[in-house]
Amino acid sequence: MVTLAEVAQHAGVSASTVSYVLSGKRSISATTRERVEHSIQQLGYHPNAGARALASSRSNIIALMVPLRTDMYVPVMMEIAIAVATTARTHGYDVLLLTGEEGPAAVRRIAGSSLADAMILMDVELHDERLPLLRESGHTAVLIGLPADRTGLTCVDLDFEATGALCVDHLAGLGHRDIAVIGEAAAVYERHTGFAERTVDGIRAKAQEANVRVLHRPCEGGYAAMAGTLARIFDERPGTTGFVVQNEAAVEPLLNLLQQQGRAVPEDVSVVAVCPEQVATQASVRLTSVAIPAQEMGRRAVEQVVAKLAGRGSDEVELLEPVLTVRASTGPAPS
Amino acid sequence: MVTLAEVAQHAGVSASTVSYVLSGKRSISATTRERVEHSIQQLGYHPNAGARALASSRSNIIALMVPLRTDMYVPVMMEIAIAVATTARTHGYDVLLLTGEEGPAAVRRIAGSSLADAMILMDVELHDERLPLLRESGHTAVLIGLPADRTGLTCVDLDFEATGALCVDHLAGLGHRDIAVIGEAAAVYERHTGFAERTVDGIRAKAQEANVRVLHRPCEGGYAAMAGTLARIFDERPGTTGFVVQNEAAVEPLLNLLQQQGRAVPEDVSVVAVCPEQVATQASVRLTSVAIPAQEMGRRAVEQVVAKLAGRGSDEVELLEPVLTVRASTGPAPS
DNA sequence: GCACAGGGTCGAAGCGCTTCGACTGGCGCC
DNA sequence: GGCGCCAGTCGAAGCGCTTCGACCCTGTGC
Repeated sequence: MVTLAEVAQHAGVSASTVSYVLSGKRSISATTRERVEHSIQQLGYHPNAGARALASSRSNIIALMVPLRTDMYVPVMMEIAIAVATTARTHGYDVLLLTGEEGPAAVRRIAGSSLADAMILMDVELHDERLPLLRESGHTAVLIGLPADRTGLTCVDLDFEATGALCVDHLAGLGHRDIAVIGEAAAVYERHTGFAERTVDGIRAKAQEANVRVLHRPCEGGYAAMAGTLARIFDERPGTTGFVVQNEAAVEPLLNLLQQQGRAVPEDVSVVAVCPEQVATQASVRLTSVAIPAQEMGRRAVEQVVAKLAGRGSDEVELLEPVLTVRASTGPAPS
Repeated sequence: MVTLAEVAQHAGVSASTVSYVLSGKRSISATTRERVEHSIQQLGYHPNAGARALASSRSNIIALMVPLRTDMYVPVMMEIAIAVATTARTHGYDVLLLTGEEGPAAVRRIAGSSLADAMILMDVELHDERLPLLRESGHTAVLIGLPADRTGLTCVDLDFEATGALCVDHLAGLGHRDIAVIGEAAAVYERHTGFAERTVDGIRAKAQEANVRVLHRPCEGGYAAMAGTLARIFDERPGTTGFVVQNEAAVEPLLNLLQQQGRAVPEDVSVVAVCPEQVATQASVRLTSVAIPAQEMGRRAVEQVVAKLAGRGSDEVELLEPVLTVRASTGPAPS
């Protein structure tokens, strides 16, 4: 491995000069800079990450804690993770992948070892165990999601309340009076994942305002579960004409079952989904949907982290505005 | 931050003794060990990762290069990544997430900076650009996938040839004589991704042996693409009674379209998929399938890496045996 | 009773980098 | 013409850890 000292020697300057060429923290004459850069090229020099981290107490690494839940919709997680990784690179950071497995202890480990300069937490619960540790450690962090108590925390998330409201608004505007919400798996509510509850809150509030009846039913992914849920919904509320689907894994089963039952979409029933654009456009019926801006969330989270590390931080909650796109799955309520 | 020296002072021993307690590289008396461990607890000491990396030239980090292709089936990638991360932790390693974005340069950067002790490459192409750099750098690495030239490389992958053969074997055994293969998106073949071609090779070889006709058609995910592909297949080979589906995103559209066309599964046509178990069991028809052992692949890759780092390495290709599970989507060919 | 082995501990020398203070020479300014 | 100033460079002191050789002490074998 080539070292800084070797580069310095090769260029006929001192080690510190090379370091300053690299960091730009002091002015260097053009000729010296060129000589040094030439030597770096020629020797194929790469700074040693460990040494750099030790001397500067900056690792240029951002830790990303992703849940390893199987009941979460994986593509969204992945999309966020990828967006985080690529955005981080454009700011000179690498990303360390931590799974939920290790639990809150991971926060302590990362903070304690200075392995990462900052952390991004995904799948934040309303009363997340990691948060006390995070506050206590004083490590800079950004959450993707919204906990109950966000004092001293920076959060990025889709405005799920507005999302729920938007869906109901759209259906109500089309004349639907009985709406069913196909929710996330029961386990998601049980551990009080913020986004699931907030969506339902938004739906409920808007429904009351618009004088619409709402039936909310958690639902696992897959056909069997969906079939049961659907049967019970129509049993309880035969007049249901509008569906809001929150669980992407339920979208296709729902459409399929409706079709089998002879209920046409959107003539007999309308369906609005909260899902990534790709799911909406590739479904068997092109879905009217509110997009989950996974990439945007990942990007913003990193940008917040970078800002905080640069001292330009803001302890703010950044809620992304939901956008509803009308496609082929919603229409006027049947009279 | 608490340092080694402070722990040493608190415990009344020298710094090196604390280090040896931590690493276990020299014998330490029970009483000393206890005193030191007690001090560590009490002070809340965590070794500094940078310093450790510098002094030991070991970062305890494994870099994972994941593709950021949108045409790959994401859940499998994610599952592998998660398995890699959790398995790595059990061996004391963390995982650095690198996206394909940076390209081959990432290999050079990681190898040069000693940021990671080893690398795991996913989505390896037949003639992957990263491989020459990898060989040249001498960095320890494991591939998930099989390149054309694997001299000096350790690879882990599902035996996709056997997988293809297994599918054909199953269908042929049920009396099917005309089989259609719903392949990956065309782009996947264009960049010569090993697994896609190997599956088809396996299918072709077995088909010839079993005297079965095969029609292979690449196919994007989604309904529109699938509808076109399906129409062309039945146009060309009206007698097709067996399907092998390689692209998970095509599974549900295929089942749905077959149903719409009045072709019953498995009475009229049989479908075998190559996909994760979850997809197979949650589909509208429980699918006979060969599982993609994503977790197992991630785990084995890490274990190979760990073995190599410990000097117990083997430059071997480890092919995982495919397993076909019969479910409800295949039956005897109609006479 | 002595030599020797070996378990247990310590001191010191780095690992490769950043960064601070200090030094030098040339420039503009009064 | 002397002063201060600043751009440009250097030397040295760490950052917190690992590891090697050296040392001491106790126990063992003859």
